[in-house]
Amino acid sequence: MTPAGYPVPEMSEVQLVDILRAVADPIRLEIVRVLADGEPHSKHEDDWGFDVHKSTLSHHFKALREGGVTLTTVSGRTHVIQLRRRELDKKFPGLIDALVTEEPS
Amino acid sequence: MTPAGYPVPEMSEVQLVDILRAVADPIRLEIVRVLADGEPHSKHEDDWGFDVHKSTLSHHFKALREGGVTLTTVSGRTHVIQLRRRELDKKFPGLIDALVTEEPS
DNA sequence: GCTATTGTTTGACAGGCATCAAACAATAAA
DNA sequence: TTTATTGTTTGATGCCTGTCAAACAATAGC
Repeated sequence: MTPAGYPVPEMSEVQLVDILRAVADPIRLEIVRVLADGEPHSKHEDDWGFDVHKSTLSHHFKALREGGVTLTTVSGRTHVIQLRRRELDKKFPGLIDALVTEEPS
Repeated sequence: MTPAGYPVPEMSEVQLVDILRAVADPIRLEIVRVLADGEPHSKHEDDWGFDVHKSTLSHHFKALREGGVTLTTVSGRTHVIQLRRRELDKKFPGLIDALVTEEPS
């Protein structure tokens, strides 16, 4: 049994501009930076500390997933989100690195 | 005398998310990819071949400039646009490369 | 001085998007 | 079987954005 989740686009269908649109938002960019530690993260509001309503956060998670950036695994009540790092690095070499790299002053 | 141009934001004020918003559009991404040859390019409609009105193209050029991506030099009637490549590479290492790199199938 | 060229600007319009609030859904715990 | 937890979904709202068309602006050439 594969773990339950939400549908994601196949990486072969994902265009660079889709990724860029998904990531061109302060909150979603920050989410990606956190996910870049390689670990799965809960979607739970308190784990993120953004000053937005939980439905807004859910909307951002959906945008990332549908944009091809993330993958959601559901187990019980908790939803766990991860970066599709290996696939992204293969299809868009250096992109995630560039998004995560701390900018020089 | 420095060549006439349009105001651009200082790179120190430019945030990554500004660049991403500027580039998260099919036409503007394609413009950046063309400019990545390092050469200055005319803004003239026919040099680009996009199927949009010239005022729309002008709007995209403005978005790129205000987003910190490009630099415009005016000489006579012709406007010349270039990528702020050195500054961008310094502040956002690897980003432009990732945007320009041809995606594997 | 006219006229053509090369763009920008402004207005209008439709669609998309970030946000909140409220309702809903599914699971876990009591 | 209630109740609490962890989210999603569905309106509603206001703002932003991509587009075209038309008017404007500046320069070059006749």
